[in-house]
Amino acid sequence: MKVSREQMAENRRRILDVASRLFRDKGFDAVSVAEVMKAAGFTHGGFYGHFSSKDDLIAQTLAHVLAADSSGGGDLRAYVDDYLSPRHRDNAAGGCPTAGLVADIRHQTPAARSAMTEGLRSQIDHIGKTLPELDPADRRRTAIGCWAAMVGAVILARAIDDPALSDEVLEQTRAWIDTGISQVSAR
Amino acid sequence: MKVSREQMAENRRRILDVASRLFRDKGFDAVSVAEVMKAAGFTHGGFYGHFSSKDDLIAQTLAHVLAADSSGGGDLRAYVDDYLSPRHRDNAAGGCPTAGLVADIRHQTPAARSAMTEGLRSQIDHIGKTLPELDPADRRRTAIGCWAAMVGAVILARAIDDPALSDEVLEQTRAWIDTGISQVSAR
DNA sequence: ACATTTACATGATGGGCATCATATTTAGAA
DNA sequence: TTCTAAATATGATGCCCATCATGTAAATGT
Repeated sequence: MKVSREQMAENRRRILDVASRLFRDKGFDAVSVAEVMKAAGFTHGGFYGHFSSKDDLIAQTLAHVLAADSSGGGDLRAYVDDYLSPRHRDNAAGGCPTAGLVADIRHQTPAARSAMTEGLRSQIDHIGKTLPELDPADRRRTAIGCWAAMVGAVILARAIDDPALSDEVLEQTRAWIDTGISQVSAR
Repeated sequence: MKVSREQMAENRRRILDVASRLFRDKGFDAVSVAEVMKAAGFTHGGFYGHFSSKDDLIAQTLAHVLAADSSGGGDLRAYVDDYLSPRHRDNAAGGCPTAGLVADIRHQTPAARSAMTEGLRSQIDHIGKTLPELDPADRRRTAIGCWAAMVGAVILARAIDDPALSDEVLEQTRAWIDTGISQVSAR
């Protein structure tokens, strides 16, 4: 049954939303096209009316979710605290798409890599803007170093099956970033 | 044809070596059992004589490769430089198994998670030992923060399809770690 | 109101892959 | 040397999945 233009647009949005959650939760490979469609409330048949392939879905989902990822207000410390919280670690499906999906990007199509690259570029720029008190070189270094440590810590914490060590990775990374920022700022 | 005990042990080692390279290069899902066996010089049939399942292979490969990963001498700065080099970024198959495989561990069996956890625990301890001049709290924080930033930076750099930005992530993370270590040491 | 287009459903199709069954050959024990 | 058990090879089996073919009904334009 055909649906209205706006219905179709909304359906497409729902598919992308659902796909982004499933992909973050289970990884690209472990999620089937049929599973995405079912979770969005459809059967698998309509899929190729919206996307030309699963790879296309992956690329478009990345563009969709990375565009939506606003990454907090202007307070870097609050953002870091939230990012390195057990709550974020335990909420991959609803958490940062970079932390959940970057590592898999290496094995994806050029379109997917390109979407992720642009997402990372703007994320780094965004973090840089939250450090107006630093001179440009310090700002850039801090933004990139911070971001690498944040993403790395969440990925490590999610891999570790010992809760104490996992918590410690988050906590110590937070402390490490904190001293890094403070000391540069105080110079 | 049956082979000698030692032959079999060597064959098993070769399978694990080859599997570790393939997994690091292409990810667990993208590598088939038959592909591993073929790369090791066998057909797929003998596989279940060595391992009870593909999941078992994954767990044993992790234990194997993480035990072998010695991670350099006592000079942390040299290790960081090497780790954050374009050469290491471009050599996933022969590079650090953590950088190549941690993110996927989340979706693997408990045995695999456990092997990775022990690998990470000893890696963090090892890095800590390269910082004897620091007091224990600083040492722990530095080891974990450093390691998170190193792993995160390599994962990010491998995902980014713009060579300039990818190089910059490595370079700036190296600088960020360097200032972090220097400033703590100089206190 | 009617014709046409189209969004989604149902139901193939074909390929890849993990795993199993069986055969073969040879190491190791007796 | 002979017998047995084990290591690997060859060849199924069955499942899951991406993609395609076709049907159906409703929306849009005339």
